Amino acid sequence: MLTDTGNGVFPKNRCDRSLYESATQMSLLAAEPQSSYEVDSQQWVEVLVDFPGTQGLYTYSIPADFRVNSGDIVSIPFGAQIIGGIAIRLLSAPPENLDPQRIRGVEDVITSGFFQDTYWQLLEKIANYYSTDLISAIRVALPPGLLGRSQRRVKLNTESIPPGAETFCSVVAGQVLRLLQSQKEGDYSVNYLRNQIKGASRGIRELGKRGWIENYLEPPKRVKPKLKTAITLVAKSFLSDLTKRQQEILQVLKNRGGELWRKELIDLCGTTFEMVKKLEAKGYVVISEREILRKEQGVLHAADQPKELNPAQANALTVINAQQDYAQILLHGVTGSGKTEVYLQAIAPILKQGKSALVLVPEIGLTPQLTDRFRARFGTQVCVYHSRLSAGERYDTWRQTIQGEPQVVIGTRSAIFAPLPNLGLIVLDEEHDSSFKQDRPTPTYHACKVAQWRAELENCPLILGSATPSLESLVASRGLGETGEIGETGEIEETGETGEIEEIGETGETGEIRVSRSTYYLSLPERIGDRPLPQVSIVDLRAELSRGNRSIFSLSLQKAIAEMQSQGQQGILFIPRRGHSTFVSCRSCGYVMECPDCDVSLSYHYAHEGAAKLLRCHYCNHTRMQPDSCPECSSPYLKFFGSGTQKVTQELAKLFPELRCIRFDSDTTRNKGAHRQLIDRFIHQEADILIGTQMLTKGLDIAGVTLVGIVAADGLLHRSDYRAAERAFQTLTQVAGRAGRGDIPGRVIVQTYSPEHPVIQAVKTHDYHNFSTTELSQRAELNYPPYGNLILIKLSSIEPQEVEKAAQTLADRLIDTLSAEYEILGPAPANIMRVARRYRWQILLKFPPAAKDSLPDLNLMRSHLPKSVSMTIDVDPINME
DNA sequence: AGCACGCCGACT
DNA sequence: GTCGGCGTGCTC
Repeated sequence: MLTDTGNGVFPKNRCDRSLYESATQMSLLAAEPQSSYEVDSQQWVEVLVDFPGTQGLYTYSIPADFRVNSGDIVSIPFGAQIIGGIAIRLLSAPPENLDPQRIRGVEDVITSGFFQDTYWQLLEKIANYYSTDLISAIRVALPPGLLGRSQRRVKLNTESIPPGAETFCSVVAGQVLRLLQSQKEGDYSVNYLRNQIKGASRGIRELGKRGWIENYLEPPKRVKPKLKTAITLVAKSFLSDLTKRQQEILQVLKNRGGELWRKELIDLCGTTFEMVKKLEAKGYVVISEREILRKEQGVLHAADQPKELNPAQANALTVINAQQDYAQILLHGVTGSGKTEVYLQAIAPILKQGKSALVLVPEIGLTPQLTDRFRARFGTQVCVYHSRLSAGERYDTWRQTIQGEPQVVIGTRSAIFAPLPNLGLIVLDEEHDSSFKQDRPTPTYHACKVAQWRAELENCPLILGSATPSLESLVASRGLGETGEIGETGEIEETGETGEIEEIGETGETGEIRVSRSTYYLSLPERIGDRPLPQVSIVDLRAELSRGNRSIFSLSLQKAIAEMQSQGQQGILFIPRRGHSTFVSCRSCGYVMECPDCDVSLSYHYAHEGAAKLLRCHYCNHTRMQPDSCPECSSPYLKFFGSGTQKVTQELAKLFPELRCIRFDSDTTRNKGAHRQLIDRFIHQEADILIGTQMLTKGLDIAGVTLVGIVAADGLLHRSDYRAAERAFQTLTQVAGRAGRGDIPGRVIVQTYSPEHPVIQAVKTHDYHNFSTTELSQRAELNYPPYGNLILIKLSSIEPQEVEKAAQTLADRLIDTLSAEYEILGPAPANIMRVARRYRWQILLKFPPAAKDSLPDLNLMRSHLPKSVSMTIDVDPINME
């Protein structure tokens, strides 16, 4: 834990006594009887060093004459130079494994209170929960290059240089000398000299030895933001206490969106700053200093006014606005129900209170419409943060968020770390989306979980918004019984009050988890403007096959496309996945090969040409041969599923040569801005149909779309993953929700080999409630999340036998160490066993939520693995590959 | 990044 | 025998 240094209480311990004694001895020797007997117990500080080649925590001592607090930016000696670092935590004793002689002192405090304490608490929580070290947590949170580095400089010692000095020294030294003499102060950075002269280092060393130059370090630059004055309109109406001239100025300001730079306003109106000051005195404008940063400037939008809310939206807003403290609010609104408008109106009062809001979205590139709406409403108070920003933009945006100004930060997963000092609200839009989970470098955090912690630490409300809430969030906001039964859908339900004790998780022998929290479930069951949800029809592809239609488009889909075309409307075709098939299904009866021990479908493993066709369970490593015919109906038409966007586009062109298509997948949208460009073309009716993958599910709001076709839903239904059904329902519902957002009602055609599948049925009837209830009871039965926790341990190595052996050893060890409440599944080879020339195995741990705290540090297991095998721990995995 | 320490080829 | 090349490794 971080130590609170703000209370001024410094408990003494044994270590301090020895310090105290040596301090007394020193003072006796120095004959300074007045020296203080109080010894600060926290004389050491762990500093985060982020240096090319090294990132880590280093311990420094704190000189007596100043204070260091956690979160300060300090300058410290590191090797031969002075660098910037962040004080992470104070220590009352130096680490035992470190020779005290080696500890150096902090040089200076550069910026005090740069980070809030809660920020570090959050990072520690993440490191702890996701089984990583603090440095890894810090690394995901802070933009690279945040910390300054000192520059080594040299200066001529003019007096000690003899006449004709150059003749005494080497050629390079002479060159350096001459270059320095050309500068009026005789002063350059070593870097500059090195860039100018080849081998300058040697010359500099030589000159130093002769005493002709002096080496010194320029400390890291203090953060000195460039400031610019902004004039902001704050009055709603112009009263009669204004002169005609003053009214004109205010009108100009209003027309320009309510805010202009001082110079812009003065130039535009031909007025003086005195006049502006007068307006400030009258309370019409506010003059503020703003830091100039290279931030992404969006297109300027016409100011947009709050829209009228329907009763459900208004109810939701009332509940949200009533929250002063931490609260978790699940906003469950069907597609097109106007969640964004609720967010906008919830944020407005937050900004008025001088606080900031954080809005997280799955992928910023896919939702230009959302950022546009925020910009239109809040203007320059909106800033966008995501990983596609250049390093400079990213750094500046990050720095901007640390200023106290009220603002709205919209960003992807990593924006949850925006260091807003005065956070009033966090919104996670499309909360169910799996891109909120990081699975590549550790910590494998989920932005939703981090957002919860952050909201708790900052004591502000958190809104989770979705048309298809994740089962975790549903359960968290509504509570759950043993069977996973949840209450009837109501407009507003409050499931807890602040401070109230509520039961979460399974009750019974395993013990209860009691959490005190305030949670709300808010529902927006209607689309805005009383628009109906699209009508969903299911097409049985088995029947198509027996009818002799071998095309990937059923007759009804073909008919619907033709109708759409003739009426000049637009459509979307959704193909679940590019690439290889992952499951095997019978084309005649729809039977899907499943694992007998786990409730998941078997994966088809492609080894190499001519190898035996194997089906394997991803979870428990159950393996069987691919049968020649369907075990259910003996049909020989067992098929590997998977059909790409290209194939569909080609087929479509054959059937409808006149139709203008846009392919929208990760191949065609790789370039920066490609998403927006393609969507813009579609919005401007430059194409009739958009053919794409998962990307189409994310927040696309195009009024002209009346038809949505799902070419093959099966690719989503039978993934070898316990979440397959949940994800399939979410994806299909989201895609279906793209239809009928304008005045013309929409229709959806879902093609599938499994029309009776519960997911398909739920999508057809828009029945989230029933679906989630059934799905939850299945999860409960098998102890899958949200009823059980998962940790995925991934091992990989170049050597196939090494990993396999290591995985087995590790599993044996886990069996010995862990108590019986932890289920150990595997080891099993990863679904795609060899990736980037590495062989991958994994072990899955499954355990009741209550056991998370007693889980031993899995990182200790690393010491039992050979060096060639690397291990990563994915806590709460979502992507099981 | 810098500066050590360290182990192989051209010189006083 | 020493000076100096720049190849790895550490910096509290």
